[in-house]
Amino acid sequence: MPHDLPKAYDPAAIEDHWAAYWVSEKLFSVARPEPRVQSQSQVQSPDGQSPFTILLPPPNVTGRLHMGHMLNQTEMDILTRWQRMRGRTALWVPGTDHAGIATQMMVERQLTADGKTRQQLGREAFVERVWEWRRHYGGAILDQMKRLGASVDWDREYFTMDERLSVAVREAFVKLYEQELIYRGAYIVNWCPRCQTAISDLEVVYDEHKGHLWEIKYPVLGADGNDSGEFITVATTRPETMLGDVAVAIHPEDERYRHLHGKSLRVPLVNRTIPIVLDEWVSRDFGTGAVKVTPAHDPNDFALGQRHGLPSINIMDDSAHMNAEGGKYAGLDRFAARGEIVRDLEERKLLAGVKDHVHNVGHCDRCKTVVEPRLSLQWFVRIQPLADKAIAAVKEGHIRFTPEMYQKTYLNWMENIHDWCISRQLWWGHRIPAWHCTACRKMTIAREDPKACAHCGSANILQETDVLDTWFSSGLLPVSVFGWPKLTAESRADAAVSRADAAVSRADFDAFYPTSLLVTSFDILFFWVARMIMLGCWFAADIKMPDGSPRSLAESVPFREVYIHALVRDANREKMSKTKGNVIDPIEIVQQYGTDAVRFTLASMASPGTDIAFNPARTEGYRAFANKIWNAARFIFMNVDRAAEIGITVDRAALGAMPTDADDAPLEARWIVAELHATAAKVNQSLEAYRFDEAANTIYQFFWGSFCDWYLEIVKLRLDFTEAADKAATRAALTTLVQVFEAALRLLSPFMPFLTEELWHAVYDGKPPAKSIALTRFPVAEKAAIDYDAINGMELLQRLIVAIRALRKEIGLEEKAVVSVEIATDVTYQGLFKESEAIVQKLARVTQPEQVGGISAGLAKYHDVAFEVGLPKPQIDVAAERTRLKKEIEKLDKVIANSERQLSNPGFLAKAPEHIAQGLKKQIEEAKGLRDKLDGDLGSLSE
RNA sequence: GGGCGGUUAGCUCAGUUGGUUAGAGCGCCUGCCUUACAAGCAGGAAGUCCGGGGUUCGAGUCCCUGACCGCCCACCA
Repeated sequence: MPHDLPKAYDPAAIEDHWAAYWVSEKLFSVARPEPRVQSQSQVQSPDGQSPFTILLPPPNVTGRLHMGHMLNQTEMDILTRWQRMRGRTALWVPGTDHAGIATQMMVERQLTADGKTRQQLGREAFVERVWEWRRHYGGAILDQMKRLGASVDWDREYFTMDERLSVAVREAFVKLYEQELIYRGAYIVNWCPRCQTAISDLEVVYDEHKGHLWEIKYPVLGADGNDSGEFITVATTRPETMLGDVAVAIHPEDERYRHLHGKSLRVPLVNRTIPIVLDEWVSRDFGTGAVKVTPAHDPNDFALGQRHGLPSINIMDDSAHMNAEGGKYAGLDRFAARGEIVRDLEERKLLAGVKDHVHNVGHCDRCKTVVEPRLSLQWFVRIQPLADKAIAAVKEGHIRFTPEMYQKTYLNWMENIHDWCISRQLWWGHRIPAWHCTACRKMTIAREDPKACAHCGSANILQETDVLDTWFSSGLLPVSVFGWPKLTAESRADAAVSRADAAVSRADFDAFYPTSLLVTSFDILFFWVARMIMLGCWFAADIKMPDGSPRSLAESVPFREVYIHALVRDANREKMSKTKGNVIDPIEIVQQYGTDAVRFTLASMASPGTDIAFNPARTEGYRAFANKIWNAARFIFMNVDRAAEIGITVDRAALGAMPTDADDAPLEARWIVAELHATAAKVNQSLEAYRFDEAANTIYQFFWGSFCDWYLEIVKLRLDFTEAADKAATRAALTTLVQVFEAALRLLSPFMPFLTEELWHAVYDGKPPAKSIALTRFPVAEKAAIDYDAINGMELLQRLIVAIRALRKEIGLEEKAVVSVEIATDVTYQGLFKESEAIVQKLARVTQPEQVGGISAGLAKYHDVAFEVGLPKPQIDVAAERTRLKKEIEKLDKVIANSERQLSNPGFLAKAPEHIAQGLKKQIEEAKGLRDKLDGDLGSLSE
């Protein structure tokens, strides 16, 4: 029996199979477009829509999948599957990032375990060792992704160190250099003494730190060059930097120090003579109003030093130990030196005071070591011209942010941007394509490795040892994954590229650039999103449009939309972290509840702007949802099989589209079809706006609340397989049942791809019309198919049934007891209730309802604005019933009072729209009628 | 220091341009093994929409203000 499903849904039993199937069948691979013969239009989806293109934010190659990835991937997968099912060519490109520092650190740790250092190995061997690691383990995170069912094109998987992406990095660097947008110079940068590399401003995280403000007395020198006996006191949080002091700065208007203008000082401990300089940057009310100036170890001091032509004295080595400039402190770690220096100052009575001082201390984002601002020779991107374009692209609306507020965040950052330090003193990464000539000391920057200095021809050239910031290469991804710069065989970068290769890349680029959407988390908004926009707009602008026309800014952007999601936290809203031990491993939770349930949890909680407090209790609920659907399927298949036995079959050709129903179909059939259309409309609309939560909840409500709770229960009445059955009616009911279910599976499939794939194949009994539900069409509502009469009728019927059930419970009827019922209603509804007698009987456990003009005395009653029902044997708890009635009456009185107050307000009648006033009037009328009836009930109870 | 977000049921969150009695899931209470499903069914209780002021015929929704929570940017020694 193909329809013989186990009683409970076991995700583990089916998920691995489908995950592997999707990959092996290459269901989500998008063929490279045919190279253009001449200029012609872009690649189009079958129905003429543009392709949907999306890049996976590449996880670190060393990474393990965490909940943030899973949220990100779930959202992208839902959108990609949805777009694909809407008929668009949907291309989702996966890949990994070489993650310079992270990966180097990890391999270094391995070396340490073997008792080796990378220096012992040497650069070449070390890099080879990293590649080795990557070949073995680098695919782990993407394998995890496969397990989650991400519908990516695995044929296009990239790695940021791949040859073709490295070519792009090199081209970008050389081009920027040629455009004089890359320069090399000695500036203060953030230096991590542990990683022993420069890091960018963004890679520094500040922590509040309870430190001290030391006040140090610097002797003022007299005209004779000896101590005059007077001191000037400076305040500092970092006394050790005094070894590199080159001046003390005061505010020119500061009266306290006016007499010291032009004087010199002696730096204690090192006995260097330094000037007093005047600078308006100094704030008079902080500390003592006198600042020691250490240009080599503080960005502000560096700027001040530049203004005053002061020298810079670097007092530390790469690992933040004092160097020879440190005199007797040489060799000491910076914090050890601090202790020694403070002690020595104290001894010499040069410490005027120590105050507690809370300030922010920068730490390396990667290893949390305290960052050392340090003067060093680095490479920078002159960022303003790129930023200007990136600002324009967003301001002119070529890139849209969701939620919108991130546009402000983005612009604010972009408008206050600083030059980007792109050099890293690492071995793992894209090595900067610059060669230093030992003969003429000039640099050669080249696309191809040069053999000789471009300036003097000397063969004694050495390649720059620095590599590029990882984000430099990932920032280029939108252009580089689609073939840039090898787009034409003529361009300089492409000397080695065949005309054919170039044409293929060119076709790819034409088809898929700009990408449609970027889905990411706000924490890499500046690191990555902003850089992609800058680099994408800059480099794409030079690439002609398919028809040969110049590319506008609108067509240069790397993506047209950015959707930014929140962070996944634990159930207590704590940030997940290894140290807290509250990290939820997605793979573990997936094994526990099934991938679909976890995906659905994330989707249903992904409302914009709020972090997700991931609570497994909720996932448990969605596992139940999956099980519910599984069992609905079992029920349906059971009936399909039963029907087949007496020759009733459902025409497969009737499936796969949106069902519609004849006007003479039973109420529940017309209703569920109408609900399906309404649901499809809502889901499409929600996904359009990235409201995953709305979309998920809408489907949940439809599937469980409407389809299972009501429709399936009612349809049982129609599935009559006896000899006497009206076979046409049974077939019609069965057909609608299967049609709606099949369509609902398609509706759900972007959210729960595994379950729906399994059941969809079962619906077709192993002979599906496509290789996957993912390749079918997503339900689209037809307005005309939303039968509002059916929706209203069903709503009333549901109210009647719920009323009877509630009343039964209230009067303490046995759950199983079948009792008689009286219904009194307006003539408007008598027909509806008459037609629906069988439904009422089944769902409310009553005998054939008796429609009466008024409920007989002595029956237990329930009042609705549209009807009254009465049940026999009122063994009522009088006190409880009185309480309930009073409460109900009180509530109604409130409504009445509130509405009447509004109606009696002349302003309301004058200004409120007609339908609001009408509605209010109707409401009062209904509420009053109901209140009177309840009053009557209360009266008869109190007798 | 500058900017942003949040505060709605016990918990986690929805609540479209202001409009008729503020919703969902989980949890809780009560009763049911009703042959698709106990990962289920049915019924129910539960809210000063953070406080204060204002605009409006009408405010959870708009404005001002205060409190609390959280985030981002800057980094005055």
